[in-house]
Amino acid sequence: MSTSTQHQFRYTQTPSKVLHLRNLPWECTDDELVELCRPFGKIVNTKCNVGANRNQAFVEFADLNQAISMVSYYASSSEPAQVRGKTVYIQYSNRHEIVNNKSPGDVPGNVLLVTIEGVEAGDVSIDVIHLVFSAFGFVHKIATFEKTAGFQALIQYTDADTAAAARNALDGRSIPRQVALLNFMLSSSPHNQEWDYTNPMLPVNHTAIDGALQPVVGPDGKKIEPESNVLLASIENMQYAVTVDVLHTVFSAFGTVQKIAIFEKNGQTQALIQYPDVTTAATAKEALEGHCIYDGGYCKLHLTYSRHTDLNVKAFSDKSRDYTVPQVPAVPWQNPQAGPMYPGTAPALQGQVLGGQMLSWDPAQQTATPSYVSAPGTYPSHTYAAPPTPAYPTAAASSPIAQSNPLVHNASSMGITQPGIPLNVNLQPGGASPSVPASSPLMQASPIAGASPPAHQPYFS
DNA sequence: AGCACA
Repeated sequence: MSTSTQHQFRYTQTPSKVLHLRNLPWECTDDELVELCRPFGKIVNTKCNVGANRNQAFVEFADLNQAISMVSYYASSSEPAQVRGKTVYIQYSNRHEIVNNKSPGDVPGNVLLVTIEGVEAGDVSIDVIHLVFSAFGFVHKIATFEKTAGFQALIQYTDADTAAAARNALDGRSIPRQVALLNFMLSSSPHNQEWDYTNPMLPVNHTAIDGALQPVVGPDGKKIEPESNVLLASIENMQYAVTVDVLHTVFSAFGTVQKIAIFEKNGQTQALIQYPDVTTAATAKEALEGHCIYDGGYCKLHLTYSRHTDLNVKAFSDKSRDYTVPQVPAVPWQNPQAGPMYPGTAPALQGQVLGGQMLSWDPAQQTATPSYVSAPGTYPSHTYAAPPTPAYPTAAASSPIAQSNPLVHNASSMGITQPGIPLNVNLQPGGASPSVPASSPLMQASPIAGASPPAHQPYFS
């Protein structure tokens, strides 16, 4: 009847800790928001300069009652809420939390917006992005999308420093479009056949392996050196960062990786990769020998058998990883004996998919199929989210946290990049930059929502 | 003057 829609609208607002403020002065600051709202309660988050005119804002109180008190106060006050003399209209937001870069666990500038030129959606898989960007630190989430600007991705790190390091190293550079090993493993890895890595009866030979390899095994199959379950990898032309996680990703395609150690010898980076058995090691060795992790001849692997059979390494450092450390006995499906990396038909776990997922990506053959073979339906098609982990310091190198915190093992056992990876700016070759394949997509990385972080946030105490 | 990332 005479009831206006506006009237109804106003009274159908359900209370929320988050308040929506409008008619703010142009580019209102956080301080002004806080000055206005603070008398009513503790402010845990703000988002200002919202809307086309940048004159709206959100304020989130710690407690619902605090938000209610503010709305109630100005609903009955003769003096309207004001900022710089302008009347500010306050309502409950229709959301219950502010999702911006300041929410707990996030910091300004920890998310990069990456524009990858010269590709279409699907040409670059999330796995490749994950692999490349994990070299700089723990990647929490990835989202890809196609906009007018082209193929873009959001990559969320733990902190702004990590994001900045990745940006500095990668901005304007080419993503290693063809991660050679991923291509190769797609065609040769037993993953394609849903292999059971706990099965000791793995075949050693791969007919798919062609002459590109530099076999250490003669055509008659005669061994030239004693076999071992531990491989020694020498990495030539390491223009891109090779971290424990990168190695783990690559070598896990052939079986459970038990331990990894990275070290320097004669100025060259080497790594030891331990498998549970000789057969798996032989499979990986044959498949990977002479191949490059990145296209363009970067990070070429040369593999021999190590004299070691059981590495003694720190369970969690920037140069080593022990994936066999018994942990999380509470997780029933996780049987360390059976290979914690591959729980098989275990419940849907995002991390589990990583090993198999990347194998479905084949840029060389332009199949660009984003399907994730190993665990259909368990992986959002265009997002990546790291498993829950506690907040980590960026330098967890010598931290014993891996042994004590079951969550850490969850992450490692699922093959997801682990936190605590040191920043590595070596991704950018110094001096003469290597020529990049013409088809390689260029990346433009920029910080998201953190370009101009608030100078001070004392009110978020 | 009326609800947000790409």
